[in-house]
Amino acid sequence: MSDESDSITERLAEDLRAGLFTPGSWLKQVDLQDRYAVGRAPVRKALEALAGRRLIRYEKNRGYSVHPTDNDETAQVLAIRLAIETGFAEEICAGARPETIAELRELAEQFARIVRDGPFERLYDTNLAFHRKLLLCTGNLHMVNLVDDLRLRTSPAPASQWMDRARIERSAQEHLEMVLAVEMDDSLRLASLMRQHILQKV
Amino acid sequence: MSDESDSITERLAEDLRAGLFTPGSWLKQVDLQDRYAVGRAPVRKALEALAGRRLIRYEKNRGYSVHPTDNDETAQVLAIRLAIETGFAEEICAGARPETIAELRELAEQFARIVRDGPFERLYDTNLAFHRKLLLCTGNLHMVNLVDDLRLRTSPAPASQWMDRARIERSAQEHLEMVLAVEMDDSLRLASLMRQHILQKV
DNA sequence: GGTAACAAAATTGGCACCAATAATGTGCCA
DNA sequence: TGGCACATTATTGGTGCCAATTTTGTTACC
Repeated sequence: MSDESDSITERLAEDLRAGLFTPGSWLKQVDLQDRYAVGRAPVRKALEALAGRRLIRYEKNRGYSVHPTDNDETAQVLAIRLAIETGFAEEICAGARPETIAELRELAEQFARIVRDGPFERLYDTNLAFHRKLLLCTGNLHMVNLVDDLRLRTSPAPASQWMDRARIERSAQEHLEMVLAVEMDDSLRLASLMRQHILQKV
Repeated sequence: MSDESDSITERLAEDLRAGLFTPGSWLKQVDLQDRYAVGRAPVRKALEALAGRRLIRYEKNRGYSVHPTDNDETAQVLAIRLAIETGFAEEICAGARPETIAELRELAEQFARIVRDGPFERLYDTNLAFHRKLLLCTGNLHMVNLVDDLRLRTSPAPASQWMDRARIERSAQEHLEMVLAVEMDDSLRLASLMRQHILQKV
């Protein structure tokens, strides 16, 4: 039997992101071992790993809990993302090769297509893929992984963000403009676009 | 008996920072349970937490290992720190109250004193305290904690950084200049100082 | 001597149980 | 009824043991 704790960690993180757990509630180990059909040891390992990544909270002798939807906290994490992503705008432009730009444009257009005719459950994934590839232009994989974690900390309830159709369409438009900025090597414009793109979700 | 796994995590992290483990080596659970005089479960918990924070590496069925001294990796993590810290320069200046500036100056002077007449083992701590307080002016505790972790990822061998006396003295000087920049609300100068302060350690 | 196959040891992963702590319920009394 | 002490339950923390996997050592063979 292969190591199951890692897959459990991923599944739990994904369920956290999807907002399947009510904010502030306790992640009881027996519930999780029941839900994912594993033993308690893998559950504990997954919880500790996610706590280390600050995706969940931990209190001694009380357990692990889902972050409550704290506007102040999400604003702070968003500020971190803002500093990192805009701070790397220059490196993105410097490291973007033509074929990467083409792939970015394809992802941006794919996102726009999904905004038009669905399937809407793919919106989050393609959006994530676009931003990952954009940041990957820097070649800094550690930064990309870190931003991924920060994103998981800011969007515990994606529904509220993606509900508004006008915002989604504006996001799609901004994606395309970002590609243009990268193509023209205009890092200041890219940073500006990223800024408003990140902050619009508050 | 109170929960010992947390203290173990801290102790292990501190020993990691101090460079007590040779880079690339395996952190065998029996060795650690022997070293810290605890059971294997707390050790496992600490390892998993540190792996979640990316302070150590994990491989399935092989265990946890110390990061090898990879110049490329440390450069990437340093780039992240640079983006974050300089990105918050404005908020630092905006959020610094007079008494906080006084405390910052005191810490900077304390650092300079230690540079002159020791005890040199306190250099790292006071340097850390200065930078923590500086970043804390933003009120963004999540950012401060994150930068702390990033710092742990960049300086696995502090000796090599602090050996050079000329550099240490320049650091002390830069600390004082940073306080001045904050006092004058000159966020651009502060960002510039932070930039060279961080990059000088490469 | 070098290499491959095999055996032995070392190491991690997981499970079942018990201890310690926190949460909950219950009865008593004013 | 409301609150407090106490017992009960629920939940987490830790230990010992065993299984699975990897690593190391050994022997046979060329």
